[in-house]
Amino acid sequence: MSSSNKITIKEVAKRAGVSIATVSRYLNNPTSLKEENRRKVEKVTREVNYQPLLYARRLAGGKLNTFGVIIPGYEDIFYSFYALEIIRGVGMALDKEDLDLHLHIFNGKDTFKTSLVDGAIFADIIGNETQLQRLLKEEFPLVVINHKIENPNISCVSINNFKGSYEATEFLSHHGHKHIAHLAGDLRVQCAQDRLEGYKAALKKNKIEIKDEYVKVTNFSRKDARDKLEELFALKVRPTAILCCSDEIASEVLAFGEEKKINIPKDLSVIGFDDNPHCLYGNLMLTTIRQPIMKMASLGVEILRDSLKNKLPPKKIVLETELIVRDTVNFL
Amino acid sequence: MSSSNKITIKEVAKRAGVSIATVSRYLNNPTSLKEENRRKVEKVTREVNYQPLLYARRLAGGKLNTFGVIIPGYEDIFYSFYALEIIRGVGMALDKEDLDLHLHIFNGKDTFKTSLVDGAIFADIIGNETQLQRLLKEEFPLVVINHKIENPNISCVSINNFKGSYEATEFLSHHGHKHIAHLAGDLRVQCAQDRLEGYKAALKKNKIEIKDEYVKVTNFSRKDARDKLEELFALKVRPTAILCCSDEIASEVLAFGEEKKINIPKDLSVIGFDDNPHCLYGNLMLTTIRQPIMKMASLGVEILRDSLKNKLPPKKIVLETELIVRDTVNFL
DNA sequence: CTGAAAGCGCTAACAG
DNA sequence: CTGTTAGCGCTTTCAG
Repeated sequence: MSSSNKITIKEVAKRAGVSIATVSRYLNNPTSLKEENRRKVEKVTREVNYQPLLYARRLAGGKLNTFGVIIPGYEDIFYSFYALEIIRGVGMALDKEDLDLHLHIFNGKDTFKTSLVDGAIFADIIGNETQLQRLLKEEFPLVVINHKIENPNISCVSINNFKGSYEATEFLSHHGHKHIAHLAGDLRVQCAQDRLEGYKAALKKNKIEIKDEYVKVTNFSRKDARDKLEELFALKVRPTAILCCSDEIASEVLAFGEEKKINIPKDLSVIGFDDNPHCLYGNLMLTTIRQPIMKMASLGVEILRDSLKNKLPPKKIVLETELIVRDTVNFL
Repeated sequence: MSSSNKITIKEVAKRAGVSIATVSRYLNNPTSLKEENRRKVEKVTREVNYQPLLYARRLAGGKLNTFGVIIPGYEDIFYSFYALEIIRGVGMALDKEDLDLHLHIFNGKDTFKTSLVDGAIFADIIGNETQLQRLLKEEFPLVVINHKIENPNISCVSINNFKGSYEATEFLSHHGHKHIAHLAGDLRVQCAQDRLEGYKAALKKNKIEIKDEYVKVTNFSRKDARDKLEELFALKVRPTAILCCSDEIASEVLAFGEEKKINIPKDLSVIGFDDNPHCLYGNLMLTTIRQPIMKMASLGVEILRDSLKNKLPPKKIVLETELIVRDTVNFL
């Protein structure tokens, strides 16, 4: 055994001259002890740096105080900025609640071990519906983030991608643009779908024809975006504005512009999605749709925590985006 | 309790008509059972989808089969590409070994709970020396990655940043460059230090004077790099080549070049570090120093796993980088 | 307010 | 090869 010389509750009890039950009470509800005993136990626990064995605790009926986070393994779709932001967001929120984080990278197999955690947070659910259904059937406490779920039994917190995209498209329209293209993300992901829908709705509302050739679906990768850009600019009527599914994609458009001598924003307006600081560089500050990833993460943690505390009805939260106007959109 | 209707080993034993010990054996060493019993137990476990309670297992003397991963919370230093690469790398390696991942984001507090895991993987140790020392004192199994540790008792796997940087600098020198600048990373991080040392050593070796004004220390952020670039190009004798501490920083140099009409690679050669696919875009393919992050991660997992299996002497592994020659370096 | 004792689900001798 | 039994460290009745 590795740390065999671990201090146990028994040892603490002995040294403090009380029973293990008293030490246990000290751990869980200190005020229930007599002042004197509390001091004695406190002294010993500090002296020996006593740390209760968490799984022994759980086994005895307590909580594990650990949440599981399930993130998709897809590299492009769940690109690094976004994925780490989620992980960091959830991690920080958990830290604040003094909860631990069990990370599960989903790779197509239904192997999430519920027995290790009190509840699960699904970061998106792309390709992971089966596992979600399993936990649901087991009535395992969970919350889904970044994906709005119809099922009324599931708590979820998501982003209003539709509206964010809608507003940005309308913003372009109000700047006089009629030829607005959209570099969409992988449509298996709900956010990509919703952004596409928002884009279309805004065009419709503003009496702009929706042209299929202006809608290019990417897998969220730069490489793919580049190919689609070539297609877009091989068209007879080239777009004067592009709404992108991510800031990374938007950055690729900026690079494309440099290369092809397309002046941005004079000849081409560009809007991104995310407000990814890593994409904020160079001479052009990207106009973009900011989404509150951190907020989404912390709300996910809160909902799960609350639903664990008392049986609550599922909650559905939709967070709004914010259009951050910078340099890459011009009046036509 | 959430999933109160959990099937236990007792229930399985009853249904299979064997003792719980037999079920336990089935779980841990199936071949030790009589064919007939094995089938019976297998049938039942499948039927009821039995999942042993992992912490009960551990409590009874088994392993938790969980590794802890401690990553720094610093946003700039531990930037998203790098951090997620580590997380994904360790995650995939653990998955292969059927081990679980407990993620701890280090935020300055010594709060890592050893009782939840069999061993710990430190992803770098910036600012986290105290916690490392504590686990060490407790003789807790651990391995450090991305940081070479002198202490002979600690296993570590790191990158040969010195040599990578050295080779790249020499590569620039061999291309006729004499005015080679270095945009270094935060020097509290060992890799940044080593890269700086490698750079200096290569200059020395090639009889190029080391000028302090050519060495600019950044915090790994684009913003900081931009400021330092301004300083660099305000110098009387401007550099003809820049070695960067990351691809992101190198991307900023590329953007800076575009903006200031500095032709890359004609007027300025640039080398990055990482081989970050997210930085590979635009008309210029970045020449860079590739580091085997995934390999480092999986080796970390292997070492820890092996040292847990049998008490082994600490291992020190240093992985080599590879110079990836693309478009951003020219002969002078 | 406290201690004794039962038991959480599992593993690991030990005896057969 | 299998069953019995004694814990692992902790929480939680239940008496006192």
